[in-house]
Amino acid sequence: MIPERYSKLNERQWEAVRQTEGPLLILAGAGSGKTNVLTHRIAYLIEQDICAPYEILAITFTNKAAGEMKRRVTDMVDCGDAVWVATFHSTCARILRRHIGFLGYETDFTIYDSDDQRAVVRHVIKDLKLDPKAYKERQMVAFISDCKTQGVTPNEALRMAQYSFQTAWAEIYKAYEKRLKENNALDFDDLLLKTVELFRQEPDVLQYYRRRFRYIMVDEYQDTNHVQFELVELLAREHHNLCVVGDDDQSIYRFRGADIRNILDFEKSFPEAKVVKLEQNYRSTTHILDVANAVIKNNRGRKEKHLWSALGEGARVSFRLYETGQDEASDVVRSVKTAVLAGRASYKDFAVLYRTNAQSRLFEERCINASVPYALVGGVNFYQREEIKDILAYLRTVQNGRDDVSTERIVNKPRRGIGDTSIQKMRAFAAQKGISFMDAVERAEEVPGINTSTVTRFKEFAKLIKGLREDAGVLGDPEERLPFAELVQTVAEKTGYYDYLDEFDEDRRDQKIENIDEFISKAEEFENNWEEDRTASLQDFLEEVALVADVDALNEDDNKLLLMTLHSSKGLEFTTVFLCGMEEGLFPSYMSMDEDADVEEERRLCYVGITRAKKELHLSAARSRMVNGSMNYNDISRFVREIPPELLEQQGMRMSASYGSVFRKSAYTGFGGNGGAYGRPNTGSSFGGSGSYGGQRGTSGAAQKPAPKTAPQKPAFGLSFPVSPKNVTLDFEVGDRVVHTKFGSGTVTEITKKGEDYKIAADFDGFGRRVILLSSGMLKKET
DNA sequence: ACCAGGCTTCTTTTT
DNA sequence: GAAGCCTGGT
Repeated sequence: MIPERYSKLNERQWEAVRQTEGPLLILAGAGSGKTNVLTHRIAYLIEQDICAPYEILAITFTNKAAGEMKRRVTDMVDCGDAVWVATFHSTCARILRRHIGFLGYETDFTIYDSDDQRAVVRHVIKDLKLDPKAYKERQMVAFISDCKTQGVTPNEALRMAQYSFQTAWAEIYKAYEKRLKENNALDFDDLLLKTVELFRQEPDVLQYYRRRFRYIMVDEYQDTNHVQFELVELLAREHHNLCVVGDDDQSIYRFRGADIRNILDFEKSFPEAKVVKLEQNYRSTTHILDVANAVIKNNRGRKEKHLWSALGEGARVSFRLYETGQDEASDVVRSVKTAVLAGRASYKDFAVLYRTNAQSRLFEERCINASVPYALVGGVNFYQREEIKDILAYLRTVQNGRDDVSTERIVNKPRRGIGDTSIQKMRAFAAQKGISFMDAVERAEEVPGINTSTVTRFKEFAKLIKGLREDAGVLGDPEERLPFAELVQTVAEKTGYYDYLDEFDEDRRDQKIENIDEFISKAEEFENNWEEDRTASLQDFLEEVALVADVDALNEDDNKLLLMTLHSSKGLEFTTVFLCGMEEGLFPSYMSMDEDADVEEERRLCYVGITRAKKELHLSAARSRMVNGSMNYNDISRFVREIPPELLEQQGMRMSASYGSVFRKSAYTGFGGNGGAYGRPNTGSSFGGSGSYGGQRGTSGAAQKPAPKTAPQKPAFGLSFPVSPKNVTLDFEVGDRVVHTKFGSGTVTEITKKGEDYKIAADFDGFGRRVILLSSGMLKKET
């Protein structure tokens, strides 16, 4: 007996639901109802008594997706909440909380975010007496992450090292690992890696989870990395009931180690795999899909598909070119407001998507100015804000006394007269005794060369932490702990944090207090939503905080204009989408313009953005834009040019009249004439019209290749080589007459060095003072 | 121990 | 155009 609801599925969807046994790859195009298929499939497994709810594991990428799926399953079947629906990271955290003892960690391990990782790297570089200038924290963190996602251990990295700097990197990696272990901490990658390690090392544990998870489903499979593949493969090896859902065209996390081959080679990894393609799109109108297809077809190495929609042609996709980034922002906000005031739509129907978070500022400013309610999604994660991290550092120290990163963060914050020198001494003492920083603090009087008043201060601090441990139920009866909301409040009070905030100017102080208040209400919310049959512990709370991102909190009911990056928009849909900043150097990012594989990822990102739109899509670009404090003049994005002109409605060309001639000469050839804008994309600088803007790409001119990379199978070391100095030569000085491709002739008034580059200020006849980056290639000596 | 002021560097995207 | 780092002064 098949419930009625399944008859609403289309033929392919129904096939995917019914195919419960063995490996199954569902290639789900954008908007093809994959979440629907997954939830129905789970319901089907349960309703048809194929398995029990708790035998199903469904893995998603965001907590939001997990919550949504769980909700829908629960609505459909009884006991739906017994299905294990979670992200990779929280799945692993849950498993590790139970069994990590096998790997020599305590179960109250701390989860480090990228800030914490950087702090560890900073220490490690110092300990190894390496030059901090030569080893950038971010780069090292990225390197370590690359190694981990590819399963390269520190010793393997050491063995693979060919150059001395690579040896140093591997040493940093090794010391970093040691440090994390000492701190009883795991980073994001570790959550996955250690779980795989655990399964490899403890066959009984693996066996338990294999038996338990008889049916496994993985959403967004195109964004899984190698370790995630291993994890899933380990779990599914025995029963083979593995269903993965994904769209290779929407793989946008390569930079974070996602390996698109996981999905492309699924049939090789699981030879008996069945494949179902979902190609009917239920989201967008035909015009929007046509544009999406026109862009994505420029990528090579993708699975061919024919996305179609029965929703009619709909409105045409528009493209507008603005003079400046400000113009773009004001006009977008203005048109949203106009539509809302005219009663044609409400704010929540609109989303503004952009490539980089920095772009949000302009839109925020305009929204505030025009009193348009907006919600900024993502950006600086709430839990990464300074005051929140401080309070968290207290809580983490309370929970896990071995977490030195957290302890050192707060030992003198608010200031309690413990300076760097004392901290150094304490650290040395801890290292010598082989104990944690917190344990060392408790034995402050033993530290050599420390004065008595400092000892007292350390002791005071130790007492403070001890008191908080009791409040938190870490010491004493866990059932007696304060509610989390009160606990957070207590931390802020007892530590003197509120008083410390008074030192800030009023605006900032109020902002910080507001954030702490929000933290308190989040804590309360967590407590109220706790559903397990045991009481939540501080550890549970800290874990939630570590693994929950901002996007997850997105509330669809708020009637607000949404601002977010393209990455954050994945999985969402909006009636009207503004895709802004369609400029070479910005989108695709100049960081991604050197290699085909990188450009293809940007193109997929563009595809994701386009396919978010249900009814209307507006693309836009600005001719000039402030980036890093200086003006950039960017060409129109190649992605716009890949769209056949007849699919695009060009509106307005606002404020561009005076530059008409410049357009026709270069950037603008993509429209109208369209002389060979497609064909092979990504062939370096040959792209784009007449080429008079040839070398222009915001920062670097030519010859800026990283050290040799070996594609496609990149070893970890290939991923993050330092970039060689930019090839720019200064060939004029103050007072020289110069010609700018756009502003014409002028006189140089000032030259300032900017990293490897130079900022040239010049007075242009008719345009006045402008500052141009030498590397833009737009400035030449007048002949 | 702490702060102010100047310098540099940076910026892609995030679970 | 911000945030982090260093330096030198109190």
